[in-house]
Amino acid sequence: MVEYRIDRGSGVPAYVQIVDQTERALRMGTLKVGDKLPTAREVVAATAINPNTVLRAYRDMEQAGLVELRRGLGTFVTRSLARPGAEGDSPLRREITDWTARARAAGLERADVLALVTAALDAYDDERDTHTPGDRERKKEDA
Amino acid sequence: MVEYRIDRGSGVPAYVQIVDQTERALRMGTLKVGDKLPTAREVVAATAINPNTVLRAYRDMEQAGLVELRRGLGTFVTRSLARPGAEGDSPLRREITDWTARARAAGLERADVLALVTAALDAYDDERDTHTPGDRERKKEDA
Amino acid sequence: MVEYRIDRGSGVPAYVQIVDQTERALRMGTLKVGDKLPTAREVVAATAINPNTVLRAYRDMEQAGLVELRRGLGTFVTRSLARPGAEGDSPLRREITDWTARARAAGLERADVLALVTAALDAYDDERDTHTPGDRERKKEDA
Amino acid sequence: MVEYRIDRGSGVPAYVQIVDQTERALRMGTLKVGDKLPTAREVVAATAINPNTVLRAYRDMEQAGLVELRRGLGTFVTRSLARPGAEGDSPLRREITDWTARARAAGLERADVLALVTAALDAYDDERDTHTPGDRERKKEDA
DNA sequence: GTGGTCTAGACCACT
DNA sequence: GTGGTCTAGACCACC
Repeated sequence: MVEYRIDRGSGVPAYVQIVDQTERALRMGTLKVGDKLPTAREVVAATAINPNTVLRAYRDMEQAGLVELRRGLGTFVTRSLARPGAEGDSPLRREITDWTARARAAGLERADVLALVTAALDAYDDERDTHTPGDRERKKEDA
Repeated sequence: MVEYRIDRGSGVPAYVQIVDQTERALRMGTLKVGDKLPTAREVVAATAINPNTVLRAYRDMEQAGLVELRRGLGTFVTRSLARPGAEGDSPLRREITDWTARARAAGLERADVLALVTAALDAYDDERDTHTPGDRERKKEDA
Repeated sequence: MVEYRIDRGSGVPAYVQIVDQTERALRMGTLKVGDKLPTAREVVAATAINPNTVLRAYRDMEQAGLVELRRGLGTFVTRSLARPGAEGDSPLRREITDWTARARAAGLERADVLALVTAALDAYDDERDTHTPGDRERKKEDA
Repeated sequence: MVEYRIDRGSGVPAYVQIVDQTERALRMGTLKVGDKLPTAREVVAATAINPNTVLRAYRDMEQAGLVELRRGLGTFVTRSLARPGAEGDSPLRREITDWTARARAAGLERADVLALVTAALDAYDDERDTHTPGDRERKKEDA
């Protein structure tokens, strides 16, 4: 079962945080097709945000084709975002888990780690853009 | 010079994106004390957002003690967030750059990479929480 | 400018009525790409429904790719649903206008007219289904 | 025998769709006084909605005086909504059947056809409103 | 002054 | 007891 953690005061709307965290769980395979999301009530109990806000997030994901809201039953995953290469026992995953642990142990904060990865992603994209001419764009997921 | 990229439609307020990206540059050392941020005019030209929105972000960072607005001159960095271990030639940085490139080359999207790192960070924190009792909290930067 | 008419008590959610009426205007060419929808405030003034309900409808249409909400500016049509054959001076349109007038003059109510057309649509679909075997389905727009 | 088709996802409550479709059949004469509606069980089998929802619709129609629920026997039509002019062999009906077929053959979708008719109805009402002063109102059946 | 988020709470639809 | 609509009103982001 997913557990949402809402950071009030991050400036990021609560419903966006729910959507992002759900998508992340889908990408990681933590959430699979058919799985049930926590009910709005459960999320409310766990996070102290308003039921309407939770439903807003669920509705958005429904329109995005990720989940299905069934009245009287709950909300269920209808599409997977899982990627080969991101499984729990993949080499890439073992490596990043190890690297992250070392980075944290070296005194880097969560934000530092994410900044490093973002910089690495940007570097990779810029590298590719340079070699393959075309319109240079970085895809969302930035903020 | 930092280059802001605003993702309209990410749901994240534009001024938050500016602050986040600036902080990231500070953590990475891309931006150092004394450096000048782009003028509102320049940001507007590059991103098509309203000057007031840029100024709002700069004012927020001034209040956070990160930058100083000198009227007629520009906005200047007053504090560093750089971390030892995150320098451009540090081993951690070389490793993550390499790993990211391999992950992307393996077909993972930007979002997948960030999801993997976030999961690794969560795993690390949970691990520590288990061994060292205390209030279990994950700090912002999550959404 | 579109003018929404909300039938409270029809059982159909107000935001659905707004979406339906907007789509209808798009199909008829009454609303064209670039046109501005009435502001939420204007709709509120004209229909006595809550601003949030209007915004809910506009947001839904934005996600459907029909309109774009620009903060501080308004809501604008981004996609046309106009169909060749449905223009104001097309033969089909002249014919239906004439037929409808005669039906109404003959004492049929609005609901009768719509029932007749729906029956005719059903008959047409059933006819086709009979001749071309396959899964028999009637598309939405039914309720 | 009527055959209900429920469009989940149209936003219109299922029980409203049942009532609407029944009324339409009454107006068209497809359903006559004394006719038996399908049992809740049959509707459930055909539409995969909950029996309670069907009963809710039947009860609403009973209160509206359209049908009578006889326990153990079924639900029966008690009132006609048929209109002279809408019979199966009336000229108006032949004309609209023909027109609809041509409209569909010309590439118009079901929704386009309904939009055209609605526009024609609106035009007719507006015309009359202009010539005969009074409160200008469009009756339900709109959404 | 535009759209946008969130809250609170009432009532409804559906299983 | 699930999700769903709507209202009212406060406050925010953006132009």
